[in-house]
Amino acid sequence: MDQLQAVVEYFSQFDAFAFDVESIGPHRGIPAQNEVAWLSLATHGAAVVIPMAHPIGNRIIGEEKIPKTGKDGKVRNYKSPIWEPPPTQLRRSTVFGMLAPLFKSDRVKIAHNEPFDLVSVAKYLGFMPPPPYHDTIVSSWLLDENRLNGLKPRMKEDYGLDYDKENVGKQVEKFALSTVATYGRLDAIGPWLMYKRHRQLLAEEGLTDAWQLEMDVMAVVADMASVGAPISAAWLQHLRDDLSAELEDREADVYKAAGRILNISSPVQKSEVLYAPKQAGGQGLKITAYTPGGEKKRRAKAELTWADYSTDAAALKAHAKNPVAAAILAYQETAKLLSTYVNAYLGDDENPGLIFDGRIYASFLQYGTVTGRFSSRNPNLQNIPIRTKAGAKIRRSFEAAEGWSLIVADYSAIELVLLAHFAGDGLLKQGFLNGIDPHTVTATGILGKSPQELTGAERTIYGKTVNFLIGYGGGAKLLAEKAEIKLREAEEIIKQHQTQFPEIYAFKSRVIRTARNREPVPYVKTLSGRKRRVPDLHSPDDYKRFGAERQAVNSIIQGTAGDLNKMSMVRAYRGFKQAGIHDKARLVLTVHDEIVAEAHDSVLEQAEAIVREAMIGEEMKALIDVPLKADFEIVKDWSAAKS
DNA sequence: CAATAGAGCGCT
DNA sequence: AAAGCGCTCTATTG
Repeated sequence: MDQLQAVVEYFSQFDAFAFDVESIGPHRGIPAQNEVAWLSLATHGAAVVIPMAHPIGNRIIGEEKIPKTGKDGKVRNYKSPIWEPPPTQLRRSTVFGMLAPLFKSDRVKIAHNEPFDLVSVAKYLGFMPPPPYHDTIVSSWLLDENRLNGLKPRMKEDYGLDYDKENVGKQVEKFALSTVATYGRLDAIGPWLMYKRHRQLLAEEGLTDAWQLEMDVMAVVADMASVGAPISAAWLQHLRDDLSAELEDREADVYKAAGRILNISSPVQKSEVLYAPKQAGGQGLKITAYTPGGEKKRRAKAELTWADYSTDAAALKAHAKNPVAAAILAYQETAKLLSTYVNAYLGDDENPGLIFDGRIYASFLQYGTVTGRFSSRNPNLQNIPIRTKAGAKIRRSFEAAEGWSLIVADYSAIELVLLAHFAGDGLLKQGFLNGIDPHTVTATGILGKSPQELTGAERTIYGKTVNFLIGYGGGAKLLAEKAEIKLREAEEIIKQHQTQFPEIYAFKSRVIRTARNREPVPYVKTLSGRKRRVPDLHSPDDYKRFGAERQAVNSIIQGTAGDLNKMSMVRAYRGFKQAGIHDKARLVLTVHDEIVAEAHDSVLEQAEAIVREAMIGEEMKALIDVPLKADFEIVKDWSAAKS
């Protein structure tokens, strides 16, 4: 207690401190649900570590054998050390009670992957520590998005300190108290050192605005991590029953059609069944595509095996009339949905699942991509199915609680809007200004028709597919494949596009030239000033250099869309707070150009207006030379939003 | 046994 | 000359 009091007094002298938690328990990776066993702190001239719930001491006092049943059903005995009991430790309530003033203050709170630590401690503090923040994984990523920005690799590369060869942090409860003490303390020292270095580097690199946006959005990320997203376990359980039965049927269909048993999840076995000659018991199908590895081998004229022939959905669709291929396709759809979205969420005998009292707590990583978009993991809520009927049923499990609704908002054609913004005057921008949708503009431009003359199919092929392709820098071959047209026709379409939309191609060349001339490494910049470094713009290898050119152009567009998304999240979050409805309206997830919020029905319309203002208010519109548009829907479940 | 690579597939 | 992700499964390697 005396030491803790001294720590509080010492740390109170300074305007910034770094902190880190070590967590334990069955949900250690979920900050809203974990148990904090250790807290470490670092500031000028001091670093301390505070154990609160470490289960073992320092000495091994014996050994026991633990029987475990392996996959093959055999029981094996594993040796396991018996540790002395841990010393008496301070209670969490005591520690966080005494540290509360530090966390409540306006000191800069520093951590590596900070939302995790913020949410972990907020449970015990009883409040979310307020800004200012400094997340060193985000500063490290802004300074170089192409390197490993985890704490361990950064400490090793920047400070020559390789301190966690045993992976202590992965399961601290299995390591001696003193081992974890040393480890945990370094986990606070690292971010403290990085903070001091990165503050200056961010300014020198011209990243001040991008940094401000990131720290603003971090408060939203922490809020989302502590609140989670609403999900119906009951509906998922219903889906589990349905899909499990269906999977058995579809599995039987495959065996029946193939005339044999196989592991349908094994690409090698699939390949043999599909492509082996009929005499050998296969289907004798023609090989239409190779796996990425197989394609490499083929070019190198190396010997091919069954594993080198593609059995992906596109390859199977090329043989849709074959009963085995058709049965496998059907099986795979069900298998994917069941394993990834239903079983993983609900859990089983071995794993506890991901749903807690009607909520699911994913991590949204603001540093998760090289372009500036978010990524999502554990679980990934950015790839929830929607395309197929069965997929939409999965999405339906994201359902607002009784008395609440979801506000689903997404920017329309945001990447094309931004392409028009950056490319400037021309048909695409003019189309947006005249309120004509971009796919129609592209299709009519290429075909020389009026919008009235354009058929739906023409709009899809000459508009949507072409626009998609242009955004990513694709060529005629791919267009022919995707639009299911002749290569010659695809080449003609692209030629027409170049004639009708020269400003797009001028923009691309300008971007590449500007980026290439930057030192020491080529980079492009987004609206917020975020950088995407593209070293391969100087590569002598054509394949790599052209790839880098596509990345450079796409990164401006995709990264700026990411900026707008992050800005609108901050504006919505602040809007809810300022309206005093933050406990009745909150953001729950984001999918690149989409925001999903939940709101209590008593404040629903107010909350929707705030989200609208956040995404397409005048301040947002003023940033872009083309009218920003977004769609807003109020629904009970996510599958009901159709935009 | 754990870690890793590769194939495949869900999303924008 | 198709941009950006994360998860599950199999098969292989350490």
